[in-house]
Amino acid sequence: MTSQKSAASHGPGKARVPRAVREQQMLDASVEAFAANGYHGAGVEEIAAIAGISKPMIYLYFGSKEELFVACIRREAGRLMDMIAGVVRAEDPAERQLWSALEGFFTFVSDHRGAWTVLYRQARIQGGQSTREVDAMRGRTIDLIGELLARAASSEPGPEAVMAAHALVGACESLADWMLDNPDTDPKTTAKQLSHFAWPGLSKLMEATRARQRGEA
Amino acid sequence: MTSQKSAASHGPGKARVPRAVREQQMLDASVEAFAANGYHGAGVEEIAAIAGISKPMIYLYFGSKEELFVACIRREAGRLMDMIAGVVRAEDPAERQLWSALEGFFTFVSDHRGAWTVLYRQARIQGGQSTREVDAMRGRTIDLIGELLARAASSEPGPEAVMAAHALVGACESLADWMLDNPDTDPKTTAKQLSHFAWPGLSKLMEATRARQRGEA
Amino acid sequence: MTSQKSAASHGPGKARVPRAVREQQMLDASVEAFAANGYHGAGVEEIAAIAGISKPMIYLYFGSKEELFVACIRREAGRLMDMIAGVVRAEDPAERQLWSALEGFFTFVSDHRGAWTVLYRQARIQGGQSTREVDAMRGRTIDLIGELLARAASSEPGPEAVMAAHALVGACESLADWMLDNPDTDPKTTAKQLSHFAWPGLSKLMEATRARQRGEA
Amino acid sequence: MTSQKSAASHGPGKARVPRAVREQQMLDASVEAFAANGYHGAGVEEIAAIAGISKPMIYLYFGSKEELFVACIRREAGRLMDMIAGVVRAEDPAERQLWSALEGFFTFVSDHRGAWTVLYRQARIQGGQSTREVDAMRGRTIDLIGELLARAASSEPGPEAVMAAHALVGACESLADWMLDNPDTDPKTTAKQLSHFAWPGLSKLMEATRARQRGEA
DNA sequence: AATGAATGAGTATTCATTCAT
DNA sequence: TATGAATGAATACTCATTCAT
Repeated sequence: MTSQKSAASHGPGKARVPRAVREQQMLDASVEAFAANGYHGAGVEEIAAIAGISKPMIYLYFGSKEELFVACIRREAGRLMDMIAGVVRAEDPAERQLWSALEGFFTFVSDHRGAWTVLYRQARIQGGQSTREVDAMRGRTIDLIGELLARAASSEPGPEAVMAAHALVGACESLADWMLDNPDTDPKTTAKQLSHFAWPGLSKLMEATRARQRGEA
Repeated sequence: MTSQKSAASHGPGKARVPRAVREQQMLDASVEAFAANGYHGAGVEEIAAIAGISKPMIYLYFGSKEELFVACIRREAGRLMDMIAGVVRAEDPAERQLWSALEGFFTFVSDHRGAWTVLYRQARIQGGQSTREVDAMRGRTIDLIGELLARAASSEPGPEAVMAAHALVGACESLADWMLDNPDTDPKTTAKQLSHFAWPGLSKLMEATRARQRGEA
Repeated sequence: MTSQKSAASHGPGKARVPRAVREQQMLDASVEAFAANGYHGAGVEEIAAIAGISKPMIYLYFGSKEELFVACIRREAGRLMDMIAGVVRAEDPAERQLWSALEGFFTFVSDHRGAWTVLYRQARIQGGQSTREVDAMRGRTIDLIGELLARAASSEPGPEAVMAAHALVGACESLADWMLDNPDTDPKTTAKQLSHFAWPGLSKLMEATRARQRGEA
Repeated sequence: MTSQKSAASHGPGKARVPRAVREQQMLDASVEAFAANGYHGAGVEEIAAIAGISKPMIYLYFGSKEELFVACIRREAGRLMDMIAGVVRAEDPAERQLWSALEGFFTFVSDHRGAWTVLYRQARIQGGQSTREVDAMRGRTIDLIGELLARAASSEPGPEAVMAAHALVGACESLADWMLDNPDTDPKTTAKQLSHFAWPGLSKLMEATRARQRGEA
């Protein structure tokens, strides 16, 4: 019932924080609550309490629970993308870029212990805008990886690359869960191990593709 | 008249169906509703309507909505296990068994268009008994695959095998989603493609494990 | 908090009343509450309390507050129509029918002290289905009166008749309010007085219409 | 610099408009919003937005939503009264004054397309001060008309005159609605038609009253 | 075995209203 | 004078769950 986060400089009264800041506080609280209890399990009131404000503000700022959820997804998805973009070097060879991306992904998951994974799992089922948004992002990621694979093999993206991309992304997601259950796992190690596991198959796949394309030409 | 089987002799009650049958009808209805609308989205009333019965029966048979959900998960999980068990031959070499299992899995998902995948995604987030149950099953599957991998490599299961198993299962799940979005995909083909992709890496991994174990011995 | 109307034959527990009966109880309670506090002023919870039941039943039976309101309007409008229909004799001359209708109207308002007048005023502003419904009924009434006027004057309905009908209906509504403020007023007397007031003008109007129509012919 | 009128010398505040003007702006906005959406349908925020100011100003100037509503009613009622007063000539015979008043009323309604009618209907149900105020005004109007009727008949106001006044006012209100639905209707014509319709009955009524009073004397 | 009737306990959402600046 | 930030209090609506028959 009492606010939990009111700045320490004054009583528990209203805090008068500028809009942009409050927005982030609310998103922080939302991610926490959604991650802990799920979309349905987390009540708007609860979220407000965590943020140290009152319910109406949430509606004032975000309009509805679902829009709030979508805003969470967007922010976290953006952060993930930023993290990856910050690690991948365009001048690296495609293969190298791929492993960098993996590393970025696992690092992100590791740093944001659970929040994103859970939000992500939630969002993929929820239906509505959040699902569309997350599915779109996942789709783009898969396409991107498919292209990297193709480039790594100096070939055009074919059905094998698409399938491999799906498989690789699924493997990442599963290992992310695993990392969360084994907190002392190192993201970089995980990325390297996955690459050891995936690379031989990928390169063989690519080789075949290349051969086939040569044959067709 | 006093016979136990006189079924038409009383009140306005409906069909007087034996317990086992009713139970299956209810589970069918539940799977349909949960798959379509999610755990929260599917109402008990709706499920009862689909099953052609009244709400109290559901509580009489299953006690609560969550127990009903768990029962769904159990039945479908059992069916998946049966499907796989029916395909894997114990006398086959471990490697072969692995691909057979994949084939069984994809065939199941393909035959039960979405229902299980969705239930499964639902259950993994839901929290409570359903989550425990599904996670347990998933864990056992991963262990099993780890063992198969190890046996295929004539080695003891090590950390690489565990990680590989996680990756492989994740890849399967992701490809299952993909299959559902591309309904004309053949399960057997998908299984074979995944094996082409995964095998080189696995065999290399196993080789390394073997080498290391030889060294340790 | 405790039910007010539970039958006296047993405790305050659930009453197990058949659907049709409950429906009427709910409508009774609604009319009472809406009449006393207006559409917005009356809460669904309050209505439920008056009816001696719980909120969800109202939604189970009527779907929404507005539909409940519409159902009230419909029932009361129907009753008014029945009352009038029960008083007007088709074999009477048109003029006589008109005064009978007035009498029926005032009697209804007097018997249903306020409820209908208030509901009616509410409904005409509320917007949405209730407004449409009441406006439609009012429109039909005005048309009907226009026809009676015309028939009483052995003429075709012309613009004067339409206007006169509107004026007459407005006069009725206003006098209904007045009756409600002066409870010892006799409905029949009011009807007769109104007829005394309105008839001379009407007959003159009709005469003119007749003359004009003769001229046109 | 210390002058009271330096209006451009401070902070980010907006327009610095004198009180009287602001008040009218707010009332304009309120009438618009209340007429369009009803008392409950119109939000204070919305009104502030239409007026181009912020919510707290409204509270600063009017204290509460209801007081704002009452202020609207008062202003519009005053305008109506002014309109009528501007048309009625005290030196005219009572009968003539009556028709002038009608003309003034219909002209007002026609010029203020709907706003007042709607406000008026709203106010009569709302309950509270606004209802009291509008009812009082309506009562005064009816009394006035009753007196005019009596004077026109050279008699003391009796119960028939009261009733006739109520009927006449109701007829006016109803025709006002009708005019609003038929925007090309001429107010003066409407007034004249109503007078044609009402006068014969009124004069007869008055005659009877006169006769009775003579008899009593 | 089966159900129509009923509800307790929530949940998202809105709105008039007020501080602090 | 004027407002951005904030909230208390209410309200419509839903859903899993249980009696009474």
